[in-house]
Amino acid sequence: MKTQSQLLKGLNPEQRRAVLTTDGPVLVLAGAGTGKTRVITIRTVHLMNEGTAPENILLVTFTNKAAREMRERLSKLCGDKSKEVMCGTFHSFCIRLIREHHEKLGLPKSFGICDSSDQLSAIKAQLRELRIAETSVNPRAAQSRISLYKNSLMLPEDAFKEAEDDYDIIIARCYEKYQEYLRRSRVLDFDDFLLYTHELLRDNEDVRTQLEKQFKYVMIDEYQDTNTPQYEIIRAIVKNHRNICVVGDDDQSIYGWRGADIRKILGFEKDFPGAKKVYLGTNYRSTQEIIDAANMIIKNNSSRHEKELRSAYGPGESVAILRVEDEMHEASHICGDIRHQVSREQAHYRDFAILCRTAQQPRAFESELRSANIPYKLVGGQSFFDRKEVRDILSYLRVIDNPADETSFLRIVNTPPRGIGKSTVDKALAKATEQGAGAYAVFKDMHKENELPSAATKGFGKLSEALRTAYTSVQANDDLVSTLRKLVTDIAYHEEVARCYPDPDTAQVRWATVDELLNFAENYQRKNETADLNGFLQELMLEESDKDDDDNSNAVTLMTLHAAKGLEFRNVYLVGVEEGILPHKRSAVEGTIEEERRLMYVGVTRAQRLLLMTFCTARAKFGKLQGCHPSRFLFEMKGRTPPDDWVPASEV
DNA sequence: CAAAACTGCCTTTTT
DNA sequence: GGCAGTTTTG
Repeated sequence: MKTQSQLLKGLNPEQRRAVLTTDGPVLVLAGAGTGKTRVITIRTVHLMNEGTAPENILLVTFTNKAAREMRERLSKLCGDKSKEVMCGTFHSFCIRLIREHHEKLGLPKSFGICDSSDQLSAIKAQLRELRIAETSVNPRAAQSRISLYKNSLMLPEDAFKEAEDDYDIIIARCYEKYQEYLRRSRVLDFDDFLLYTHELLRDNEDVRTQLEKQFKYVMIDEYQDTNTPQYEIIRAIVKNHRNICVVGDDDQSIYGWRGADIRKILGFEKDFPGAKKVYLGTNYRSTQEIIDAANMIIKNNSSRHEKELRSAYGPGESVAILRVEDEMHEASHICGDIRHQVSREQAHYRDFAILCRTAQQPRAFESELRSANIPYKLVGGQSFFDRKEVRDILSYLRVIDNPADETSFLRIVNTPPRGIGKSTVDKALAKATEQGAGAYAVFKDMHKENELPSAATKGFGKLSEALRTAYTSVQANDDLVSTLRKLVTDIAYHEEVARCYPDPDTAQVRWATVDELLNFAENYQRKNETADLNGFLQELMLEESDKDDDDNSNAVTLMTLHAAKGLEFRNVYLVGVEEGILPHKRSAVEGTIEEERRLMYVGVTRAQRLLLMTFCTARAKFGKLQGCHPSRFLFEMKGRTPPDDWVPASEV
C-alpha cells in the first residue's frame, strides 16, 4: 500500500481535490483525457488509507472492460486489499442482488438472459399473437419504445395510462404481453436487472439498509451514461450517508438513444444539494490544436456544464480537413497516407484509427485496407453473439438449462432441418396458447400421442434425445466441455455448417466460430471449479467477448465513434463528416443534434497528435449515388458559416 | 418440407 | 448493396 504523499505526488491540484474530497456528494467533471480512471482508483486507495475497509467501497462502471481496468489499477496500487473492493458493472451488481433475494421478487432461483435479438423475436411473436401486422407496427420501433418505458420505470399499466392514440395502446399491449412472456419463460432482459433491483430496494427497507451499511462510499464511473433506474438504485443505497462520488463528462454522453439520461449529470447538484463540484480540465492526451478544435465544436451545445479543456502538451500540427470525391477515394487516400507514414518509419499501424459514425462505413475501408495489405482490426460491429452459429449452439444450451425458454426452443426445433416445418410448429404453438403450456412441453406431448407428421416424429425424437442426454450430463455435473462437444456431434452441427456453406473456405470460417465458443467454455471451466451451465450462460451474456484484446497486435483500428469512447490513438482519421452521417439524418428529425455534436467531440478528442477529417462530395447510399455536404460541425470548428448552397441533414 | 426467387428494410450498441 | 424474412416453386 502506498503512503499518502506517494499517492498524491503525481496529481495536479484539481485531481488532488477530487481525491481528497471524500465525504458527501461529489461531482467530478472529467473532460476527455484528464486522468479520470487515475482519480477514481487513487481516491479509492485514499479512502482505505483514511481507515475505510475495502469491502465498504462500491465502485460501479458501465462496461466489464472498465471494471477490469479499474481492478488492475487498484491491484497495482494496493495489492491484495483491492480484491475486497466491490467493483463491477451495474448489471453484474444487480444480478447478484436479484439472485440473493429472488424469492422477495417472486422470481425463480435461476433464470436465463434475453439479449436484444431474443427480445426482438419475442416482441415479434407478441405482435403476431395480437394480430398486428408488422407493416403497421415496426417490431424494432416497439422494442425501443418498450425499452424506453422500462428505462423510465414505467410498467405496462403506466404505458396504458400515458397512451395518446391507438398506436400507443398497441405498444402498451405488446409491452404487457412481452412482460408476461418473459416471466413465463423464466427469462430476464437487460432492463429487468435494473428494474427488479430498483423494486427490491424500494419495497424492502431491510435490504436497503443493509446495503447502505455495507457500502459506506459509492463511486460511479461514466455518470453521464446513467439512466433513471440506475440513478434510483444508487440514490437508495446512499440515501442517508450521501457519500456518493460520480465521475463523468456531460460532453461525452452519447448513449441517450438507449436510455442514458444526460440530465442526471447536469442536475447532480440539484439532486444532491450541497454537492461539491470538481472540474478536471487539463488534458494529457492531445495537442492544443486538437483541443481547440474540440472546444470550438462542443461550445455550440446549450445544455452542458460550462467548461473548457486545455492541453498539457502545447501546440502541434494543425487539424486537417480533406474533401474527397466519394467513399472509395476517401478509403484509398487514407490507406495511402497510412502506408506512407509507416514506410517512412514515422509510425506503426497500431498508432492509427479510422473512426466513423455508422456501422456500414467500414466496408469501403475494409476492402481498401485488404488490397493495400494493411493489417487492421474491426472493433465492434456484429458481435460474436449475433453470429448464427453462436446463437444456434447457445439456444441449445439455454433450452437445456431452462426448458421454458421458448425463443430458444423455437430457434432450435428445426435447426438443423429435421422435418419440423412451419405448419407443424404453428399447430404446436396454437395448442400451447390454448393449454397455457410451453411449446417444448406441447411438442413432447404431441410426440408421445403420435400427433406429429412422420418426418417430424423422427426428427423430434432425435432432438429430444440429444437434449435429454445433455441434460442428464449437466445434472450429473459432468465436465461442461465434453457435454458441449457431445451435443454438437449429436445434432450433427458440423454437417449442417458444411451444408449451409458449400464453399469449403466459408464453411471453415463459420466452423471456427463454434470452436471459439468451445474455447470460451474451456476457459470458463478452468476459471471456475464448479462450472455449471447456468453460470456459464450468464457469464457469456454479461461478459463482452474479450477476444480482440490483442493490444500488442500491430494493426490499424477501424471502428464506430461509439466504440471509440475511452480510447486514444496517435493518429485519427474521422471519416464521413457529412450532413446526414454526422450529424446523422435521423437526429435532425428526433431533435438529437446535440448528441451528434458530442459524438463528433468524442471523435476529435481521441487523437493524440494528428487528426484528419474527411467528407465526400458524393457517396453511394442504399446503392444509389447521392450528393453530400460537409458537416455543420466542420464549419463550427472553423468558426465559419455554411455557404448558401449548403444543405443541412434535415433535407438530405 | 426445403431450396430458390423475391421483397423490403436500412444509426449508433453494451449490459 | 446486402441481409433477413417471405413467398413461390420443386
